[in-house]
Amino acid sequence: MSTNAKEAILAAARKTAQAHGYGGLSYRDLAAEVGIKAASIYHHFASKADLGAAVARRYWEDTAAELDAMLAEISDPVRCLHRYPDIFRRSLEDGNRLCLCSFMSAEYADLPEVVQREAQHFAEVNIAWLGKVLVLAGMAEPEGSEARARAIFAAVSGAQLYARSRSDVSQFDALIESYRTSGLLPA
Amino acid sequence: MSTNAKEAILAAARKTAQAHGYGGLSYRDLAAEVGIKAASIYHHFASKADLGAAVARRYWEDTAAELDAMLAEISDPVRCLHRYPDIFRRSLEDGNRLCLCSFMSAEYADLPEVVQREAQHFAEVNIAWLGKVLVLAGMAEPEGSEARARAIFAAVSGAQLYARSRSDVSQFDALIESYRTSGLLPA
DNA sequence: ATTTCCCTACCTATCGTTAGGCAGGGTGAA
DNA sequence: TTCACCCTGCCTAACGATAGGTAGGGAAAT
Repeated sequence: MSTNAKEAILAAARKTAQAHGYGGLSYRDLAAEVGIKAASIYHHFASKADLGAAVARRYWEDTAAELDAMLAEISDPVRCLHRYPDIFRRSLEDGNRLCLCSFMSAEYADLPEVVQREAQHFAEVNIAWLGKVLVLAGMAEPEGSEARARAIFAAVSGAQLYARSRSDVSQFDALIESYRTSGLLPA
Repeated sequence: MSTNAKEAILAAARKTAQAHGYGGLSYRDLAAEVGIKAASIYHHFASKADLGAAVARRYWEDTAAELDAMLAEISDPVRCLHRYPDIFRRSLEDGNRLCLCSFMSAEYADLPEVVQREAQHFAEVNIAWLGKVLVLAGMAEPEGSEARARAIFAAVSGAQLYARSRSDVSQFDALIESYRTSGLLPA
């Protein structure tokens, strides 16, 4: 655990934050999970704000890489759009967890600025990717693609939030299906 | 403040919870806002869980009354649907606050059961009303109206969450407009 | 006389954070 | 080769602040 302690902290903090938010992050619990003492975390992160920002940054970095990999693997943009909600679905399957960005959007008023910025960047990454893929799929003109991408991102976030409050992944699936029926997402 | 202390606590707690969540509710802060001492709150609410549940219950009761009043006043169901997002918009205008139910959905894992139930009921009230109005507007068959209502509720919640993370009500307006363009909401 | 409403004073638990130290490895000078 | 020095990574112990909650009493209203 020595050289990987920092990574272990980041991973544990991400999982906790997706279930209990930034406010739910506790140095003592986090340290216990990693196998060190609370004070030792300060060797890797200068403050809770720094830790939170690092977790959020890593979160959107990983998501950006995942989205790019998906587009590279599945060349068909329509199929990419079809698979997009799976990213949110996976969080629900993994212990009924929420998107970190959604949780931090709720906690927004109590977040240090550095954390706010990184959380916002997750949304920007998603919207930029969706906008690009929408144009590739011929489903939007370049001018209107970002607005449409934002709508999809917000709606999928809302679906995840609702499904979490029911502890029921099938509610998420049903909502995504409704989005397709109504025309927000490609059928 | 004597006879109205309970109501004053409920009102203050609601405002705080919409900005900082159930976890952000503090007996000391709440009492200071109302003009009494923290321990005195226990005369009105047996525990924080009880207070949270009472706040959430009052929240959906008020919303249910507001929705019914809207439908009674504006007989046209299509215009009702058009005005529905305004309820969420108003929270954002009032100090960038979130729907209590959305905040509690994020906090779901850390909520006492009584609070969970009341928070869920808010969604049920909204979905039932939307389903009814969708049928009245001829926009859905009775069988599929609830699924469509849920989709609208989740999407509008997501739009509010996104707009909050940007502290920008116009982002909410733009998202609602996108929902109309894409067909999720009536144009 | 009893209930209502609020008080002071205090409890225990947990929070992020700090001070200071200890063991081990790497490095440069003698 | 050996010794002094510093960095890394972690530790123990404690800090002040804040959390929800409790015990018991005072004063006013019924």
